Amino acid sequence: MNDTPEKPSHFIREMIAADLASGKHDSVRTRFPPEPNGYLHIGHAKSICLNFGVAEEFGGVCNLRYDDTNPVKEDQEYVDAIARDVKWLGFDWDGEPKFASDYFEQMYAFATELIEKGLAYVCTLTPEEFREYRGVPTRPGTPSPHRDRSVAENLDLFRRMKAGEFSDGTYVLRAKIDMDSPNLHLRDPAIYRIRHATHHRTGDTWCLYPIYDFAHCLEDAIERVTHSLCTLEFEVHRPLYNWILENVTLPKPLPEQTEFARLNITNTVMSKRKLLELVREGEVNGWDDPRMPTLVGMRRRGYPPAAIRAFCEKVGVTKFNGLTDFALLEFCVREELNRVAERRMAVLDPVKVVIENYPEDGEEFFEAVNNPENPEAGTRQVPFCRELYIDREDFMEDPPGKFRRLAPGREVRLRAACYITCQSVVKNDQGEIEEIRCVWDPESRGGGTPDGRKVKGTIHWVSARHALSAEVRLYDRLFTEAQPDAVEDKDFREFLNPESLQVVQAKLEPGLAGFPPETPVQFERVGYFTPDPDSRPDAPVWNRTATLRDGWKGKT
RNA sequence: UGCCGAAUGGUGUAACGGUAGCACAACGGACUCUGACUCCGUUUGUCUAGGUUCGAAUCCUAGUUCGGCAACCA
Repeated sequence: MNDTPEKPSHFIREMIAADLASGKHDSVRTRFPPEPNGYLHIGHAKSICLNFGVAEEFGGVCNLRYDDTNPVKEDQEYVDAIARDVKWLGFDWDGEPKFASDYFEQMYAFATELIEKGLAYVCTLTPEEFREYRGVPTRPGTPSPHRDRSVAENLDLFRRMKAGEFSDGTYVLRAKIDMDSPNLHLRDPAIYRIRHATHHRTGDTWCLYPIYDFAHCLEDAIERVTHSLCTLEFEVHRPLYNWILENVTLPKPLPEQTEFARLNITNTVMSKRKLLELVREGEVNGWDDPRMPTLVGMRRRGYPPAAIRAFCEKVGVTKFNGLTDFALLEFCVREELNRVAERRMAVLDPVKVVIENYPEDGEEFFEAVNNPENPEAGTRQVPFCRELYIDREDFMEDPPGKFRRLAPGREVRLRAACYITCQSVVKNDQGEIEEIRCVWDPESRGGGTPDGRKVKGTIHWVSARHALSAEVRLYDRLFTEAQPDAVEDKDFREFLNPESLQVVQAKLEPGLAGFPPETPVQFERVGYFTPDPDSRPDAPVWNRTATLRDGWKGKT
């Protein structure tokens, strides 16, 4: 995926380069390890781009590995969706997708090894007692009364845990490390717990499941991962990651964990839990709602994967937990779309224009360029007749000085067509403009005149007789607050933007019929749009991906 | 209050003891058959205080602020 020419370095690239140069590793293997308990979002995209990206850059590979160690939260639906999203983003994993559950047998053996070495024990403290004994950061913990059980007894108990003799929450296996450690994660952490639950892959084979800290490092080691990249909140887990690996029998070199800052973007939320709430409570129309920061949402909205990759590259990789402006994402989206999207014309807020000196039943076609950024995209024929639609905001009865569009007595160019001059307006009883009466200059066919006179503005239009009607969904940021989940004493839902979705009935040029979803199109002078899967042949629906930058914004 | 980590313009980043640069945003201008794109320009920054050094964003000391950690979640 080398679509960004300049790749600024960052500490992870430098670390890998150094590890290769020093001979610490002779190849690179990373992994992207999602838990299949929700849909992937733009934050995951950063991790995907990093893990797959650096592996590729250094001639290595990246595994897709599902961290499915908690059957009560995970589901096959998510497994499938995650694989689709990773591929859509443009990456491919090494071999088959991997699953933590593939290693349950090996992990059980490693746990047994720990017990045999006197480094793990079965504890029957209740969860409440467990917490009490652990203590708090400022006070050391108290050893569990079961800490010194014999190896034989631990082995027997652990076997019986696996055999299903005990109920959930009664017994756990704990690593025997240091109850006085200032790092809570080292105070004899639980590594196995009992869960009589059906796992989406192993079914009812197990009633005993490993906990993240025990499982994750072993998954990495089993797969011979060299660089295990994760987010900052796992920094304090690193000593435990290393302790486990150093205390069981494993081939060298061992994987090493390195942490980087997760991605935050303004005016959205990134936690899977909160996104799930929005879905469940009907605040959005599913995980793939185009307002969601999920990959499926962005895809439906029309964000090209290349734009998301470029964004992740621009955001960089550091240990600083920042907040990236949504405008940067939009910039990347526009930059890509400007290159690839074909141009068409569409009128979102139609008002009728009548060309008085054009024959009632006449019609003709004008040739329009499909993409000025890409001559190979060719041209198309756009029909023209006596009655047209233009956007209401392209006309003003009493325009301010810098207004360059249509107004009484003013001449403008119709994009790719001809010049028209406004003669008068027709209003209804409420004083609203119903019709704009114009005359055209037949000499201006093609967009210029023999006398070479200039017009101030060019506006887009659609032939009324030939126009397609369509529903167009206009999206805006989901939240009105930059950090909706970081405002004290406020629930993030209070900042939902009531105007995040507006639906309008638009008029489209006929050439816009039949595009499949995810086709990027620029409605000239308006924005980038893409067909929604809700479209039916007789009722097209378009999503606004992004507006065009507006250098005017109603200036006077 | 314990441990871990991080602080560079409005935002995100670069610098690896030697001219604080890039991108986004904002603002001005040029160009334009898209008020888009493109081009040019402007504004704004090294958390604080000491120290080392000819020279510090960078090294040292102390402080400040922010983030993370006390699920049998990941």
